[in-house]
Amino acid sequence: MSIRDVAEQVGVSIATVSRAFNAPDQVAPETRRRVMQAATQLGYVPNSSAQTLRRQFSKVLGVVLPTLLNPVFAECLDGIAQMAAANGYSIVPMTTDYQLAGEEAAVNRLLAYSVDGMILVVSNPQTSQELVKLQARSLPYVLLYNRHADHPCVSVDCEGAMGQLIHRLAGMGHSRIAMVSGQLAASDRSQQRYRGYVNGMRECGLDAYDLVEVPFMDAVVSRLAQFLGAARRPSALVCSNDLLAIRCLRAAHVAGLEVPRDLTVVGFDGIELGRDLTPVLSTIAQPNREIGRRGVQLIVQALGKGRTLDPAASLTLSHEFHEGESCAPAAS
Amino acid sequence: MSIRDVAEQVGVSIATVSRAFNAPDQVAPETRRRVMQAATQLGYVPNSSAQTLRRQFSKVLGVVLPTLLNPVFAECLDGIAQMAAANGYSIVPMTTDYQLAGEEAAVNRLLAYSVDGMILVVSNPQTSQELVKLQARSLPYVLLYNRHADHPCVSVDCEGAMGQLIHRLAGMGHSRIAMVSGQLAASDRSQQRYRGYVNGMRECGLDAYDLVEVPFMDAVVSRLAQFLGAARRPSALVCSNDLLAIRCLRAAHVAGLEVPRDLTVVGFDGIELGRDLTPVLSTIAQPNREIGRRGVQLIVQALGKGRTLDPAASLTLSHEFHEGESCAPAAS
DNA sequence: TTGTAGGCGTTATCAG
DNA sequence: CTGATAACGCCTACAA
Repeated sequence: MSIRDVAEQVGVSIATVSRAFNAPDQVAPETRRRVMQAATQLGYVPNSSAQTLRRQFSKVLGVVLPTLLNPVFAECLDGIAQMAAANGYSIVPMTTDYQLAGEEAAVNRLLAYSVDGMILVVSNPQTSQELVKLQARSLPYVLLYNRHADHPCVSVDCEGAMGQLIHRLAGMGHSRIAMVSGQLAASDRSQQRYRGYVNGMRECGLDAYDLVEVPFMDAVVSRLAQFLGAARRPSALVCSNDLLAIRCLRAAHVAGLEVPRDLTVVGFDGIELGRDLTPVLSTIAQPNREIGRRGVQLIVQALGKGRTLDPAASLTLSHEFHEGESCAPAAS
Repeated sequence: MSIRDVAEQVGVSIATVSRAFNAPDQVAPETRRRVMQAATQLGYVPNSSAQTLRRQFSKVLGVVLPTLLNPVFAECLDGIAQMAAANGYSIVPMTTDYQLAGEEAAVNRLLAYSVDGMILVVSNPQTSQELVKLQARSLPYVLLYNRHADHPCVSVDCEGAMGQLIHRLAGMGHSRIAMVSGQLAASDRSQQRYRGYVNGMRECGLDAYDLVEVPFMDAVVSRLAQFLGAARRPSALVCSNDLLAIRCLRAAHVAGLEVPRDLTVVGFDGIELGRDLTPVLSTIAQPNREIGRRGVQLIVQALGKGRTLDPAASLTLSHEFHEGESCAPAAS
């Protein structure tokens, strides 16, 4: 059922039907009524492929995320969806599973869909070919969580945040502080957080541990429990994300340690679930929904001006340390 | 950059460019090479709006889910994405936030996108107007998690599962077993699980508690802690989902109870995170990814046959009780 | 207020 | 093996 069917049913031209939808005030009230009724009755919905083809925009924003299995991104997407809806945009989320090939596939597909703009979390803004592709087409885009001087980004200063955290822990008497992360190569955030850790440790005059890199989430608990059982085990663990921190909590238990008495654990992200765990997860909380919202806002603004987004429009939102219960002064 | 630009660049007709993409063997190897090179160079990607308009299918499946903040659905979506990709389909997920209005909006938008089929989790299959709409258009669809004789569904027998659970708990000496759920009206699954609870209690000769309905996730811990502090508190809590069960764990702690010594807590869903909590969450695990995969499989089959899906094609997958650590015999 | 018609980017048919 | 062209559903000048 296309616009034709509605037109025939009402006995009017297709132009009138189109107008009834797009410029209701240009059509006689009675005609409009009959058109709308027929449309409802037939279950007519304007075909957006045709619309997109004819207009030269789609009112759709593409969203590229690593995964939705990490609540950080699910929360962020929630914010994106909210703000997009509020501005009359639809979103099409795609997932890359932290793979470069996934990023390329997602971007290409979204380009084919003629999205009006794109919001993405990439692995490495510096080397991403996809971003070049977007620039070449002058398609407005914004990065979330990523930070890079050459691209418009919405993020928090995670390097600084991690540095502050080290200072705080040092202030609580911790000196044996280790850092746990996922695959470092898969995320510039982890790299920045690690830099923050290294710098923080240096500033505090402490010896940094080698990074504990746990590429696969399923083996992480046993791997960590083993680490925690070793000699000169750390008294505090900082994690590059909350999901990892939760596994550290478990690993500590498996290793016979009690948190926070025997081990302090701090995460990064501020996922909502962390607040309802026991112990409540200490974490550096990012405003995940707000990051999503602001990203959309920037894109919508750019779209309004018919412009692409300037890297100078980048936003650094503020993070917040959530004290939680997984964090305590070092035993003296 | 459209097919025209590529054609001009190569000095060939648009038909040839089209064929280079869709029927490579019908075009001379050398021509094909030049077309492909020009396409890459120009960054040409076939416009899928135009494709969808011309072909009468999109190779896209619409997915309608309540939320992605609950990992059950994120995991399920992961399965959907996998299987869809394996069959050459893209997916467009939309979220309803458990609202009927959201279901309508999502379905309408997906119809406008001319998706080839739809996979959905609805609030109430019995009364859903959206499903009627899909039937009227003979658009293949399948429900996930929902169970209803008149619709093709992929689900587990959650009523039965909950009944079995009650028997198991009763066998462990529990007699004061209460059930906690979210807003009952928002989900037929919860209703079925509650039925299973009521029946199970009756079969075991136990008095069912009034359902503890906690509509808003944020108030749930204090609400529950209060409940757990009351006289004749239950010795076991069964929850209509894992997210709720995790909050119950917290509420127990807040109320000064130790799980499982003072209180047994069992969830429903089997989200992956539950396995890494302390205590490990006991739960009735559903094969979430598999549910997603099988749903796609059914749709793809139907699409292959050019048919709509028969309710008789419904699948009941098996659930599995995960013992966990949040579960223990009743104190004697 | 309403109708006519061209064209958005593709694919597929039909000739050559 | 390649080219010309109609049609997919819609919107929007331009006419009436």
